[in-house]
Amino acid sequence: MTELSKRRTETRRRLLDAAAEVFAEEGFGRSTVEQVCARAGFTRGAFYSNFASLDELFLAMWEQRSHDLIESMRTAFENVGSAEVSDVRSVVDHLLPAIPVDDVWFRVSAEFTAHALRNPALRRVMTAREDAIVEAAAPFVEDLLARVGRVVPDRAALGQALIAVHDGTAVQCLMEPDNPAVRQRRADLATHVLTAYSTENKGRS
Amino acid sequence: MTELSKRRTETRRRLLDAAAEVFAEEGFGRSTVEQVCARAGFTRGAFYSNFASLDELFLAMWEQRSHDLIESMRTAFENVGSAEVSDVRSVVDHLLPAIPVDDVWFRVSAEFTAHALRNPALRRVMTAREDAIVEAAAPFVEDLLARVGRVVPDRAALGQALIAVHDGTAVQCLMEPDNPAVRQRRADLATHVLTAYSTENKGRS
DNA sequence: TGTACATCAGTGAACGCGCGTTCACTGATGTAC
DNA sequence: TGTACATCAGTGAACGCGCGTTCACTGATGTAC
Repeated sequence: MTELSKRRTETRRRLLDAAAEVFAEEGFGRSTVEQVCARAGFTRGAFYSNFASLDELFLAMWEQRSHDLIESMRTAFENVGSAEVSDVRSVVDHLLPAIPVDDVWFRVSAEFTAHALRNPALRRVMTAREDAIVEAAAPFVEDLLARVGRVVPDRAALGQALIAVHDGTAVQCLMEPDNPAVRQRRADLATHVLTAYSTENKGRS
Repeated sequence: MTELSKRRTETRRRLLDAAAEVFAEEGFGRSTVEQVCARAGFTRGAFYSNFASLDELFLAMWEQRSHDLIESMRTAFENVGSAEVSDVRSVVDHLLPAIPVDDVWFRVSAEFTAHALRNPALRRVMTAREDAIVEAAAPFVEDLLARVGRVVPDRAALGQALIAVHDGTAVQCLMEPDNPAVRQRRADLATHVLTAYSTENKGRS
């Protein structure tokens, strides 16, 4: 990993940001090098001086956003760490708002998912990120559950279940943004899952 | 809805089938009219004689496949209707195999989802289809649950939860097709959700 | 600090390809008697 | 059933645009003394 100059780093950042916007608006497949460069305020030459292809830019952008998202989630979780919780439902009510359901990001990641399903190397990148999310979130989830007297016997199983529930319900929320029942059911489902994947700790009520 | 000639219907069908293949391989955005026509064995003129744009073809193809999928699911459910079930777990074991987790279709629908998130009209099409799936599947699910002495108090809530779980876990299964634990956890989660969204019917054990 | 030079990073013009879109055409299908 | 004509459905050539990709260039940044 060679050191990049400040100028170059900044150029890459602007291209990555422009890519996220353009991909969200047009879709990755319909986006062109020209559009991304125009949005970032560069000529096409700048792009080829920094990336070999749109595919490479897409991956770099996705990895950076994923990383940022995990970090912002972690700090949001740290902030609810001291909250008072009385039952599993209140645990969910504290955790859920820390997980952003973002329209732009969701479009980008839905397409990245489809893209990854066509590319084994990207599949590994995606599953690795899923593991990273579980590792980052698990301590907070388990801590809050412990404070309502529950323990998680199988972290991996709960992690996979929560990610599935998040992914599945996030689409629903974005498809019907004005339907409060959909959001409500998202929280209900999360509560049921947290309950089902933890057991009462008889030792310390 | 004007009557189409046999020849025309057949041409449309071949174009729709070719589109599904090409979109799955290349991604919708990177697919061209030329590729779809070549795959179907037509010249580009044939395409414009049948569709106004790739977008229109995408929607037509998605609707046809969705419809076929719901029908095949319905008949698969009818075939398990007479099966013996002892508990919720066995209900899941009978129902899950009737729901195909298909690589090609999933790529297409992931992209359609991303596409729909950019287009309000398509969002309505997607939610309508979700409702149709719930309406088609609910009677079978509720019947099987009834036979293990359980009733579903809120059909809509269970439907939304099951679809979220299906969508969320299907990606996971396709991302790691060789990991049996992932498939196993999909069934576990479905079992937990069916249990949580139904209650014991004390009247008839 | 200032100057001279080297390297780096992005510019913008140029080239060519692939594709979208149109349309006059021809062969296939349908209809009337 | 056969013939003559009308309509339909797909062909394939043509046009032009937009974009990917390259590359000689210039202005910006870094370095040595």
